[in-house]
Amino acid sequence: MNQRLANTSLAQSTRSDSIFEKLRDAVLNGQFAPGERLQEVRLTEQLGASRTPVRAALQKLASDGLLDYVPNHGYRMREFSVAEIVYAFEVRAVLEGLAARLAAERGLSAEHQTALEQSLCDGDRLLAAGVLVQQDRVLYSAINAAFHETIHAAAGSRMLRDMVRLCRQVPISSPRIIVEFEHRDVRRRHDDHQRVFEAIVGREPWRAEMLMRDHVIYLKSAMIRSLPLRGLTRTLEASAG
Amino acid sequence: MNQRLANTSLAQSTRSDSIFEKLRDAVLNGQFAPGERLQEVRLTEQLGASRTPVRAALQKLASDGLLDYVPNHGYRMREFSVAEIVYAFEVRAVLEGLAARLAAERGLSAEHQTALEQSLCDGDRLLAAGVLVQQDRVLYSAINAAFHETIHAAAGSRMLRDMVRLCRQVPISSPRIIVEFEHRDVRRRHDDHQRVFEAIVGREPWRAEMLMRDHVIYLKSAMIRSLPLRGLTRTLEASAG
DNA sequence: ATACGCAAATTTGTATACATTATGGTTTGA
DNA sequence: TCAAACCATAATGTATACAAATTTGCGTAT
Repeated sequence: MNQRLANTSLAQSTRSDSIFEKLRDAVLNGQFAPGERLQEVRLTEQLGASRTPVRAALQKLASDGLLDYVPNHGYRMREFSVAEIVYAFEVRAVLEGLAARLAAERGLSAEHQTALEQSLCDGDRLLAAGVLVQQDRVLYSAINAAFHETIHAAAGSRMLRDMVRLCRQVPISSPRIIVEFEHRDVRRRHDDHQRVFEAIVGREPWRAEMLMRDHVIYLKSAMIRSLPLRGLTRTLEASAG
Repeated sequence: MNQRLANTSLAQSTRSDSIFEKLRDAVLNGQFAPGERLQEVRLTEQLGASRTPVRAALQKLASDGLLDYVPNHGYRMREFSVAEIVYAFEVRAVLEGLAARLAAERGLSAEHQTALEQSLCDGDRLLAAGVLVQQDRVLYSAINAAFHETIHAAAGSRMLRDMVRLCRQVPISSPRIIVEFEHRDVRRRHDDHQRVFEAIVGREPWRAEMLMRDHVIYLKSAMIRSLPLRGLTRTLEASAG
């Protein structure tokens, strides 16, 4: 799960890592059909490396739940049913709810509080204009990711952080447009963030948990609403929220 | 996370697998000090295999969160603070609570209901005698594991099942005696199971979630109570519950 | 004495050859 | 015609040699 230590050290990257990232992007962008075999030699040719780092990357992807593995049979692209995608949101809801509760129980460090306030401030600025352009999407994604990740960090549990990460990289049935991006939708999510922040700062663990759970469940329903129209596969990593 | 498909197929085991299990047992039994390096060549000599399967096993252990990995620096035994162990129970509580809720929402299949009833029945029989001998511990462990795992299966989410598995193999600071095993403690846990079962069968999702969460939190406090006395490191896999 | 830098030794990363297992098509028998 | 066994092919599993990086220790200079 954790794979690399979030270490301070330099730890220069290896070939396995870059192959892993390339393969993960390919998987999340739907370049492999569900059930399709990922054969080592083929990938070796496509990616320009020997079998060793390719095998390592495949193993990591299987550990992340993106591929199925059977000994002596190799790796296959995993199928993600709609139900499993919905369940991923349910799992994420209870995990992020727990993170918010723990953050409220422990209290925020000065750095974490500043980071959260910054995220909220950035969101305010983005929404102030009254309209959102396509370009704002990636910007809000970053703001949103910063907000959530700060809370995960403030919760102080590595296991929790890693598990949320796993939830967030489940491929969802949807191409470019993950969730609605109308002004009122982003407004709603931003308000959710505001309330969660208030509950954490106010040291109200139960309220923080409940609000964060409800926030993620709202994202789930937004995802479901945007489902029937689209078909491809993409990740929601740093997109929904 | 998932690693192997819970496949029906035969899929005969490989050397990587047996090395992995040996290493995991060693790790969970505290044969490596926190922070200790696990060097490939040393393990190669001890385990009687080449570096390739040893590396694969180490990578899996890191994915399971038991080892730390830094590229070009290798693997180290991870440190588990008391806080992290406690958090693992908190994570497990919300996850198993979710599993119980989903099971209640979906309803139990005939097989799952029968399996749960069997577990409860077995527990009744074990408690009927009025006293528990040391030998009953492993028996109750099996009964308990069956009960919980059936609910995970009934929840129908592979991600959820895999994450609970990760929670349950966190090493906890405690050797043989994981949690209290007095008659009244087992009685309490058995009653919890009974109530969770009733809530699921009665299709009361919220109640099932709440009861299961509270059940696991009770296990957490039992673990904490039994902490100061002991020092070694062992897994709670299939032990607490 | 301490700090710096270089070089040897150790360790991890990668490529590749070989072993083992699965797969697919063909043949052979009923 | 069908089915089962068999062989050829191709895939995965393992061992090992080599490359690159890190670590260690020594030597030197300040």
